[in-house]
Amino acid sequence: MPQRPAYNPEQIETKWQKRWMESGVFNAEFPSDKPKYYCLIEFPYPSGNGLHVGHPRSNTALDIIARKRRMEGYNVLYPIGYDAFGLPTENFAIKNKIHPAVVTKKNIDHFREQLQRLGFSFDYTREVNTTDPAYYKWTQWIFLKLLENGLAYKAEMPINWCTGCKCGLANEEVVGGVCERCGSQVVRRVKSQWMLRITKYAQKLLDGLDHVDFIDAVKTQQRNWIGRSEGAEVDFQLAGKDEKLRVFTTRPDTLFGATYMVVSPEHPLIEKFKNEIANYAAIAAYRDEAAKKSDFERTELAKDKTGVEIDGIRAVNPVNGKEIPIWVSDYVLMSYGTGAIMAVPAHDTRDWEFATKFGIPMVEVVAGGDITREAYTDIVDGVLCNSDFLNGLRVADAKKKIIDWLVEKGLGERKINYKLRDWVFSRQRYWGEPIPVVHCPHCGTVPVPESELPVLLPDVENYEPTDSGESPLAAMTDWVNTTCPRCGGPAKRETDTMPQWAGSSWYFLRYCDPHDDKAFASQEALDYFMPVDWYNGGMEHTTLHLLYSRFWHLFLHDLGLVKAPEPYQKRTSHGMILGENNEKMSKSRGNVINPDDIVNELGADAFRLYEMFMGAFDQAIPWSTNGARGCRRFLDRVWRLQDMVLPGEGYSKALTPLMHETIKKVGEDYEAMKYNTAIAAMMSLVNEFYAAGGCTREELRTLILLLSPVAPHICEEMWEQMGFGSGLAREPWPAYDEKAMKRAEVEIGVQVNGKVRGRIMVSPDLTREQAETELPQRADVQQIVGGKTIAKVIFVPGRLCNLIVK
RNA sequence: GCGGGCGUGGCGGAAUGGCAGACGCGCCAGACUUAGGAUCUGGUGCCCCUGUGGCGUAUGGGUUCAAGUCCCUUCGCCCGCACCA
Repeated sequence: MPQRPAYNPEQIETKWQKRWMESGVFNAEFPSDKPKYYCLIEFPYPSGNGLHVGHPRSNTALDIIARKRRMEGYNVLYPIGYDAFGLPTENFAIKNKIHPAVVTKKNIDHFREQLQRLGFSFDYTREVNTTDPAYYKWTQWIFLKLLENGLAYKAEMPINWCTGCKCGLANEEVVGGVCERCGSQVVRRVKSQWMLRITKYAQKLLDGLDHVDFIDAVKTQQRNWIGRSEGAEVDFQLAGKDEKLRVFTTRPDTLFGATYMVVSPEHPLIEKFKNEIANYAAIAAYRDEAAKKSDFERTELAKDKTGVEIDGIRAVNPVNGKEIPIWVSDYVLMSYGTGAIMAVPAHDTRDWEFATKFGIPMVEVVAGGDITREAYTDIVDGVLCNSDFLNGLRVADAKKKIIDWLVEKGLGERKINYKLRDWVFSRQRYWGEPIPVVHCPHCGTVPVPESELPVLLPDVENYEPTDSGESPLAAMTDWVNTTCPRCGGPAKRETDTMPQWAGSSWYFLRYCDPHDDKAFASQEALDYFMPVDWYNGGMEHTTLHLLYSRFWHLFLHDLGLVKAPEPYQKRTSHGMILGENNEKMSKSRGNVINPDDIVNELGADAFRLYEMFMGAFDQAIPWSTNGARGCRRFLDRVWRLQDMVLPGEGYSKALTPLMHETIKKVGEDYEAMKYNTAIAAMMSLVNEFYAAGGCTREELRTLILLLSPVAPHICEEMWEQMGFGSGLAREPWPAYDEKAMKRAEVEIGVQVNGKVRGRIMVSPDLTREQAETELPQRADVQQIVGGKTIAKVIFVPGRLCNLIVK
């Protein structure tokens, strides 16, 4: 017999990658009569560090699904692209004086090469790149649609301002209140910015979650992020003035307990009554201090509450006419509700702490707690007291009654509030999509006509943000000075660019028809491929990217441009891969694993196999190169089975039940993303083959099919060498037969009073009734019980029996 | 702080309320071998008085014939927090 060469992944993998690429076997067909299946992974940001071992985790997981679906007869769309605008590339460009486009191209080429070495079944003919003008033309086009529909507007918003660099900073560049680069103090500075009215879609974003198959953690986090709360807006008259202060409250039932009010330091009331506020200087100083803190720091419950009472203005509680003080404190945010609250210290934890610190009186209006010790916030059991016409009512009923009363008296209205805030869409940066509008002194803000899209990002000398806080584009006078599309007079281009989120908010639509130059994608392609059937990505994208892209899709749906309201039918998440020391992988920690090194040592198949085997898919797992070597050993064992083929047709008698069980388990586990147990089942099967001295041809054939989605190269090669056919990409997925899984006897555990005392063999068909009468009679059972009287038998078919004895 | 999640051998992990530790790593022993950091076979939660023994799933309590799994408590770790992606 000629000696078969040892398993050589390098050779095999190159061979099959080339063959797949040349045959285009993984390219999605369009048009097609087949049912479609759209698998999507979050497209990577092509960082200069190259591929991270985290990318292949998600990619392999959905590659398994994509490959399995092809074997099941679907026309699969599994695309790849690059989300290439963004800060790191821009900063690299600034530092090294290289154009970001050049850096981006280099990084993408490197990423593509690394991805191709891993044998993912991507359709590379549909690759997208958010920085390609042919792509961002449509990002700009969607922005214009948002603008046209009143969903884009300009507003004064605070940005992080570095007092040293004299430029705006991303939150990430602010570390502990100072600039990451120069260490100078960072303050909040107000600037006019483009905003997207995502809040208008808050309810739709909430409702849509009821109709999609997202893992619960994602749904819950999205719901909490949107943060719907029902309550009321109530007007408090300012004492002796013709002016009202409006607050939002979720607890209007506690209105009788409102003993003071709090406005946020930025509240317009302060400037308006500047001259009547005796301690204006102190309040202004407090406001300046607050400007140094983030909302996050300001609302921390654990921190010591700070605040200043406004001396000179008081409010009147509308329900009882009592005059109450107004305070300024940074725990009230201008961005939520009305920027002012009524404080009910007896029944709100933050108000309680504040009132306790400053000695403000409390009035208990919901009985049931001890307000001398802590705020009583129970809204289920509480009953109203000290509240005139609300006394004796339960909280829910009181809420309803007081709102009706307020509405009737014209003092307030029912109101639903969302924590969700509008999306700050401007960046004062170079490396992003130019916002396609022109500012004309006569016509105001004028959109660039569609025919002039894309507004190309011009080359500039210097990518650094300017001293004025403007984008580097502002220095490009040739580009900035233009003519107004409406009146033809001199005008200036918008110099802010879009955030990186823009390009990633619709890329899954472009994949459907990536080369279209008449539309972001053709109607036919969208109708056929959308929605995405299965989208996998990181948990860290749950609240921003996932919400932003759903928002854009819902909007395009409202315009009638996409059929379904929701873009993603199913969403799952993968866990992070940590370094071998169980810490997050990072250059500074020196624990980074480079996928290339692993592929060089063990091969792409072993690498893929290990990434799927290392642990539960949705959990964070530390890397272990030894673990990966174990996966390589498994593939070596599988390879050697080619020379261990036993005679016989079909499955051998002894292994028939196990073969069918394994087919069932592997298929079901892949679908449930329980890749680790699917692989464990195949390992067990191979162990059985070795124990039997080999396997039949048919048994090996089935194993290859089951393993092929995870380790496609070795499986293709074995498929060919064994003469099973030419290429297994569209070979039917193996079937199983429940009846064939049946065994003559099964072992069950025997418990005595709940403790395991032994094991016995029983028929798999033994019923509960039979067990109750027959089992106590058996000699082996009696021996386990040891002569005691059996009072009760609890039998769980196929599992165990529990004997209760006296 | 708020929101989401996690906690099981030396390590990664497995387990529809039903025999805890599948599978892999590591380690130990044996076989084969000129050789072994290759391969194959076996063993491997902890403890002891070595048994049909005891104890074991972060902590303390509860529900149940039965709890890693369900409920409550405490502790610890991870992710997100709106200009990183």
